[in-house]
Amino acid sequence: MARQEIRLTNTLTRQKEVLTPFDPANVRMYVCGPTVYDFAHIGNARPVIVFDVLFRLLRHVYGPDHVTYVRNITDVDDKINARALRDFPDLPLNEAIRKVTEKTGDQFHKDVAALGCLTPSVEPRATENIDQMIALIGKLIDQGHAYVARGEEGLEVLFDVLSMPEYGGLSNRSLGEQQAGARIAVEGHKKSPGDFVLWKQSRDDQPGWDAVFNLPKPNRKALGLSDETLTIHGRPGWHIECSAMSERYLWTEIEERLSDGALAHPHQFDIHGGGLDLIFPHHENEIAQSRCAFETPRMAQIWMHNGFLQVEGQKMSKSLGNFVTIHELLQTDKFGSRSWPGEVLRLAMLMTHYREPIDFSVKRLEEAETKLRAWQRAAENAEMSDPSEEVVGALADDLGFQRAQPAIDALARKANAGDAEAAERLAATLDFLGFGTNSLLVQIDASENEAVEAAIADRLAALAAKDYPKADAIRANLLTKGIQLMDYKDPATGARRTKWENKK
RNA sequence: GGCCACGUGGCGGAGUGGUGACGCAGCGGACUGCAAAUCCGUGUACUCCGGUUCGAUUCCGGACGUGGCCUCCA
Repeated sequence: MARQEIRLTNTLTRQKEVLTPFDPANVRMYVCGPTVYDFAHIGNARPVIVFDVLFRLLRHVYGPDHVTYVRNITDVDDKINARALRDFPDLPLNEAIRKVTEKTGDQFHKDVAALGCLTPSVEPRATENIDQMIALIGKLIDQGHAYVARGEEGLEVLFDVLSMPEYGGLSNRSLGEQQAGARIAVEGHKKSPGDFVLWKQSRDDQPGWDAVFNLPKPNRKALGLSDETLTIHGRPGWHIECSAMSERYLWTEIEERLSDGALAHPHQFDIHGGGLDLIFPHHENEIAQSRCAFETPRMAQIWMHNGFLQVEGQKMSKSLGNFVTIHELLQTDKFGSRSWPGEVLRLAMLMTHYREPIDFSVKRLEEAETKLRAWQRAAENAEMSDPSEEVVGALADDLGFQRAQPAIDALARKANAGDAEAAERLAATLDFLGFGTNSLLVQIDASENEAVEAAIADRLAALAAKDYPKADAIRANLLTKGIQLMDYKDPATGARRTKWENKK
């Protein structure tokens, strides 16, 4: 059987392209993950969900063991330092930082698991890859793509954007344009205004690692130093971590397993993703670092970017009071006066194509819940066969989930009409998409379950005695606990039966 | 100012050079003792202005509007 062709919009070319992995036995994807300094908000959830869908699609098409998905955790950042000093002023800095990043990281993992997202193949932490970053920076200095300068807060290693003529290719800005735009403050120590930090010296109250760099002669002269090497106790700039970690986990560590097709394109991988805002400068800079360090014509084949979301028609911001975290949606009644199941948040996110803006609203969540509930009802108790090919096909066309909805609705309709095969396909499809097959319907523990069944039996007895007031009272009472009863006829005997679902 | 997206009915969202998908909500009906679920039926739209065309929501141009980036912000 021919493999499903996957087409994705590539920001590099602004076109939909057929995905042609260097090595179909090792499809490799890197997505920029969270900086762990605070609860993730609902905007942060979008790339996580979008690229989880892509991960699932890739696993489906290429096989679960043939996809490597790397999503980093940024655990060194000045925002983290600030948070550590604020929240744990009495602890030693490193300990305080560790507390912040562990706590926030754990919360992030709980949040995205509730959103139905699979764990990536590797989730490297920046702090576990400092050596790799230092090596990469050293390489860039040695090759003449980076230099050491004295900035306002100490020594800095800067990337020299003029050393890369193709800089700006992803975001479609030429260096000339950027220099013409007067918005970039010209910092005197930079050779060129667009130069960005690779490594910066740390004070005692900032996290730091000792890095030894060679100092080329001209650079020595500029700094007024005589040693051939320079040790800078410092910390990495933001961009370098992704270059270092993608190289390590998508190339170095798996190189021996890669096929000739991949080996013919060393240091390159298939897909790199993230939010729209990362195109410039973050991804542009990653490309500059990786391509220059490894002397490659590209870093990744396909660059994908998800759109932003607004909340109830407005930009989400703390000052507007519409800032909402994943945690709050899942666990509190802050948004729409109730909490929301993770699967509902997931569907609400996927209803709109990943590149389009989303207006995240209560109305949207309500619609998503109605939809998902109906799908799960139709799939309930069915075995799983294979996911719908129409749905897979819609996803394969640039993750067009919204085009798959009619196909899912059709399966649900057939399942409701008694088509067991459709029900099995629907169950498999919902599972494939990460929605679960009955998570919205039953969410109570066993002891409670017994009480519900007993109440149902009482009600059926009351009904048999035509005691409708009593039967209705039982039903109403259960409803206050979130248990919705639904009567139906036994298809064989015609007798009245009752099932229920949880509406909480 | 530069670059990049996007504007379809109350909402979500397909799609097409010519008989207005689909879904949610609403309304009507069937079923039910009544509900719930399910099923059937049903109305309203292509931001504006030009142009091309026998004919444009669809192609071209312009305007307006919304959002993103241009100082490490998803």
